[in-house]
Amino acid sequence: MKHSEAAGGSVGLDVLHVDMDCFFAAVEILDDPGLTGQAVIVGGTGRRGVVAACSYEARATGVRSAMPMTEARRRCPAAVILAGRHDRYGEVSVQLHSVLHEFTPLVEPIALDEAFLDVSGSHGLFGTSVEIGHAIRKRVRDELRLDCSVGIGRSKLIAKLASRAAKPQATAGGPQPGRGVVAVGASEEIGFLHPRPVSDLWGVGPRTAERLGRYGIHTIAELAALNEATLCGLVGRSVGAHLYGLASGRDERPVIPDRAVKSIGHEETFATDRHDAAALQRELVRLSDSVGSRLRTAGVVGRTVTLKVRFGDFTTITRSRSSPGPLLSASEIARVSGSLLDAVDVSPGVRLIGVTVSSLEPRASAAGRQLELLSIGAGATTHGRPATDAGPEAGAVAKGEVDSAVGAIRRRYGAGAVGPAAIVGPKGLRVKRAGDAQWGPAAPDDPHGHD
DNA sequence: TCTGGGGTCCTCTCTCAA
DNA sequence: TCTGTTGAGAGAGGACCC
Repeated sequence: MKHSEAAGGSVGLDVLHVDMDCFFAAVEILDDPGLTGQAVIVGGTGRRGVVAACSYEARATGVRSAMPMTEARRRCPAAVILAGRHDRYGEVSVQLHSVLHEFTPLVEPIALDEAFLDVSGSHGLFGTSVEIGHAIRKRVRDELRLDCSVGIGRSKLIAKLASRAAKPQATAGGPQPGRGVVAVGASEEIGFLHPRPVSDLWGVGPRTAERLGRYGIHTIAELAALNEATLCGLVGRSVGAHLYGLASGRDERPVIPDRAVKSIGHEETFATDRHDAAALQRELVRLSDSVGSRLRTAGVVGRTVTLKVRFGDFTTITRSRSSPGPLLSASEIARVSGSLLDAVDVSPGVRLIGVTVSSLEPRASAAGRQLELLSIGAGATTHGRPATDAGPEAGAVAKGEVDSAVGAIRRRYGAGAVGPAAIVGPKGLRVKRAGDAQWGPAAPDDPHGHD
């Protein structure tokens, strides 16, 4: 199929999707040029790890993202397998997004390596959308020394699929370069969209694809041929209406630059199943400590704590509790999640445990409200602070202040400098940091690992 | 001895109050 | 007073995205 680059100048063709090629693997190769041309796999190195990203050389052997690492090792025994460095990818991601922001303020980050751009206001300065796409690729290559692909369309769906079409291909004969920039004009959309599998549509995962397949629907054209009511009957009203619009080329979702975060959580899979409730409680303290720290950094507090437990047989349960007021400290999050865990029978063996806080609001307004409550309820404050006998809310605020102090010490002396006594191990504090064990527990000899 | 982590959104069920 | 209806909100689970 041929899609005209000139289409990038047509009216309304203003959504760009920028996607780095093999991002994590490419950063590893950038930092260690000796890996160039080799099959590189980044992911969880332990028995329960998965593939996060891989080079095109590894893809040629059938390795894919999200594949269990054991399977990836089987398919590509010669691969160089790396645990990944979340902090480093974050640094490069900041550079990438700063380049993108030079072309438009309307940048919607999707992941570390991916973003949508609305360039409707940028043509005067930078030219057509296709010219902007090429300019972004050049800037990224010059400044980051990495490659990206750019898709252009009237909507996010088309731009996303176009960037995929622009990517290099992994073939048995080695990586084949992609087109780099692909634009799909309005008149080409249906021809571009309809031959593709339904799983290319945003919102069709393995389950929905399998369900549609049972009714003989495999391509977007077959989906578009249904009437909307029939589709809603198959997959539900909301999803059905959404998919029907997408299959007909309708996708009104705008590019949203500042999306508010709605929940913050951490979960971790253990290298071996845990049966000991006390040990799981200690893990909860560690995860809660990390969640509390991230909430503070984000300047928000939450009201709802959700505990997630996955058992050895992969069955997963969640238990949540909402408190009437904001949870201001990590110890409160640990207390609530711990009480939720008390009601769960962990004897079958727990594979994964997680803590998430939701119903978020800005910290300043929540703390302000809490102090107002205190001054009404307890009648006394000292220099705007609660008096020491002001009741349980005062305790919550005091714990919030302890968390602030902990945050300041960690910024100065490192994450392991201070923390709850419950998470002290033989090697010091076992502080959970964002990105730790991101793709599963590390192998026992991995320096990033812990257990 | 297959199956991560961090999220968002949707649906269903239950409870409670009007 | 009792029963049925309705809507909101919370909780739980599932599907999906990267």
